[in-house]
Amino acid sequence: MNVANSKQTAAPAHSGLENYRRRVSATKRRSILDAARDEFQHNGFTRAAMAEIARKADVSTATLYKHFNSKEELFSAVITEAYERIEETDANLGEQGTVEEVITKAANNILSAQFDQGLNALMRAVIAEVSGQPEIGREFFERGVIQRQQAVAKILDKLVQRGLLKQHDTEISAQEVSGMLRESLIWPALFDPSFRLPKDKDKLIAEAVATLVARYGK
Amino acid sequence: MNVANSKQTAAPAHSGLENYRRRVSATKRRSILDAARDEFQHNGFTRAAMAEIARKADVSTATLYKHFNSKEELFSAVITEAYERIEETDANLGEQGTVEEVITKAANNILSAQFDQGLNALMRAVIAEVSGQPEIGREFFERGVIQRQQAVAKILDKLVQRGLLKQHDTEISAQEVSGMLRESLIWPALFDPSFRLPKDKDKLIAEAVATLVARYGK
Amino acid sequence: MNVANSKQTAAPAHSGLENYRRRVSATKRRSILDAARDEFQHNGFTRAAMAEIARKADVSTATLYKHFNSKEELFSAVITEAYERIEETDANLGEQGTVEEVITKAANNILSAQFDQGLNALMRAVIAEVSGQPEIGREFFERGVIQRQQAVAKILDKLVQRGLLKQHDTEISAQEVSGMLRESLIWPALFDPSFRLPKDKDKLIAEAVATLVARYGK
Amino acid sequence: MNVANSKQTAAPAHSGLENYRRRVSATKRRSILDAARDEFQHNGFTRAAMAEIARKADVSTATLYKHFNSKEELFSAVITEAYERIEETDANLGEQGTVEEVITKAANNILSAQFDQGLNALMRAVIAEVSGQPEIGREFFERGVIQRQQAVAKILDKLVQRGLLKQHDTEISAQEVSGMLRESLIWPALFDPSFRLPKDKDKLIAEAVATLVARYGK
DNA sequence: CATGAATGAGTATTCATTCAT
DNA sequence: AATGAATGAATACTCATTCAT
Repeated sequence: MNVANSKQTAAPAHSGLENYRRRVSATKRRSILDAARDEFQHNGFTRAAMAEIARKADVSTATLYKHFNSKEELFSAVITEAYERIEETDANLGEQGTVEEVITKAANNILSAQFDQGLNALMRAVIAEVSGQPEIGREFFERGVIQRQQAVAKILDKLVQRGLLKQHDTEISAQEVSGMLRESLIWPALFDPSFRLPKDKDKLIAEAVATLVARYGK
Repeated sequence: MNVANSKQTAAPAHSGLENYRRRVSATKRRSILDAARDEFQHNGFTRAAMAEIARKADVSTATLYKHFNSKEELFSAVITEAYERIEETDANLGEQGTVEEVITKAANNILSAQFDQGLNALMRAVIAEVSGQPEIGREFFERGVIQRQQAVAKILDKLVQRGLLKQHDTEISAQEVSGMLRESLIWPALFDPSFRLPKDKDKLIAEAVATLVARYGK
Repeated sequence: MNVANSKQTAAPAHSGLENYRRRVSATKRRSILDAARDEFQHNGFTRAAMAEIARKADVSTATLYKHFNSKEELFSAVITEAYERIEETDANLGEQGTVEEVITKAANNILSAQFDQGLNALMRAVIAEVSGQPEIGREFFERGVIQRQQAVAKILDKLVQRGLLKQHDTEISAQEVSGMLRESLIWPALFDPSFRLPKDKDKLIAEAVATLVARYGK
Repeated sequence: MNVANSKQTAAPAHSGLENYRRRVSATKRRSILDAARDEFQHNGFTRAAMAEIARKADVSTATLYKHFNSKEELFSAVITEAYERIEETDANLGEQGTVEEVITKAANNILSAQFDQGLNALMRAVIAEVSGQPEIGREFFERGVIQRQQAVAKILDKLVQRGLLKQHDTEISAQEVSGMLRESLIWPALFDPSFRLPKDKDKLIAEAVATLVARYGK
């Protein structure tokens, strides 16, 4: 089920005019999504106002509703786009470097996406909407959380292959290391919008790696 | 003057009238808190309606406001109460039993509060309000997260004292074990209201303990 | 409680007890009226709150309603009492002194009542209630304004008798001199609660007297 | 709609659509102001209800708030408009006619505004709000009282210039004549909503003029 | 296709008055 | 007689969504 299934633009006929229109439409859609993301990040779902999103996107509310049938749908589209961005990371991590180097790199990749791109704020917005739109929450979890853990598991697999860690269930170890880091570096951000990454974050990462290695190292 | 006097001298500390009123008042307060918890759990803070809470509690809105000056105050009272219930539990944990027994017990205490008493839903409600009212989030974090970790650290301290774990910074290990468990057992509940504790939760706890012991065991 | 109370006051026959009760009741009525006047002066009729009046008077709201059936009735009582105070002034003014001396004295009497006893604020409250309770407005005008003009007319009559002014319709001249003074000294207070009597008020009075004398002097 | 048309309608400053909207908007604003004036005159500021004003104006409350950001702003607009209507009247008064003719004319201008256009009721509404919102009172006083007196002073200046009155401080004489007339013709209306201009009002005006002339005439 | 004015249902909070003890 | 908790009706203001042009 794709909850982000918003209105599709009309079937393509290739006149110059229609191309122009499609271009204009795409531009507006783009600016609406940007404005919406901004609003949702700053105000959460409920307090974000459609009128304000329209204003920021420089379109009328009616145009906004031409592109997205409802506030929920718009939110869903913003979220979908957000985890599309997430999925682009850590392609071939783990193939070289020590365990600590690899995991530190992976952790920093995730953390920078989380903090610099405003994912924390979006995550709060999603959680806020869980009771109203459970599918969004589940989909976000599936794509934004599980997939990421699987990516971490893959990295750990590579470390196992390279003989740096012993054979074990990397799904569990991935959860464990993710959890240890999330606890101190992401969890606080859920409750405090002004929370920033602490200066000693690399030390915290090193500690988690040490614990991981104590259990799974060779 | 005379009247005030008679009130002080003649009236016993707890007249029948005052007792009656106190009783009624306490009853109403109780039903308001129950109704409010229910509403906040189901609808979050913003969408919960004071009128509906009053209806569920079978009082007028004005009575509701006699007991709690604002929606925020009511919400805060609900949260506070939820935590008071927990804090009574793991009082003298850690003084006997193996590491695994102790931590399994502590974990189950926390988990039952989260799931059986609806704390997950309240947590979502709090997170939903963070962008609009940051104080609520910070207060909850202080009480619900930090204090909890300190409780875990104290338990670990006892295990160290008993010689079951080696000397180490228990603040960090408390974070680590909390994080490992939260990752698989609480984090999903944030995004999926129908998430229930998995059947193999004790195995997950055991894994986390094993990792902890690998690093900090003697 | 009530029993202990009556034992203390030792009421053998009903006369003593009733006296006591009447005294208490009168005291309460007095403090209610004082509190109400204060509230109405500061907040006007609509914004004045019965609960606050009760609090200031140190009685319960129920007691308050035992004495006055409604907010309107209480207001009416406050106003009635206010112009009873007004009517007590300028008994035998005009029998000696120059025209200017006499009128300056009379004017200052009125002005001090108006400003020092908070009549301006009560006047605003009355005017505010005119659309809701026209009788109060009319009665206040009758007793507070007309009677005062008649008092002024009497004073002018005495001046005529003493040969300081020529024969004329003193009802009209009383209106004229009242109006001239009210214009600059009372009218502004209707619109500005912080308005205070100007330092040159005696000059303004002198001007009005000069105009009066120009027309009606001998 | 054809291609050329749609391109054109995107750009022009005053399309038919905009004209239409301007027209509709102006109409609604007009009916809102009328409804609001009516409500404020009958119920005063506090008791007037925005919902009722909207109903009378045949618009939704939201539309009402599109035009005026708050109840205060709407009230202020009503007051301002009431005064704009008056200020257009006595433009070049005083350039011809006798003293009595000129002042009678000016007085009648003011009186018709007060009585026929319901300014008395608005004035009561303003006074009612003075204790709660002093700015409203001061603004009204500035516009409604001070400006009016200055207008009268200007008229008197012209009479001085024409040699009908002797040189004097017309600010004071303006206050005097205003006060004399207000006393008998406007002051009663503050306290009695059913007060109507008396039949002998022209005689009262004549008396005031006579007094004025006695002091300041040549 | 784009507009933005208009909608109406919804919300937190207040207050004069009553009622059970 | 006195209390003060409880009431319920009332109010200003907001916002997602629609509609006439």
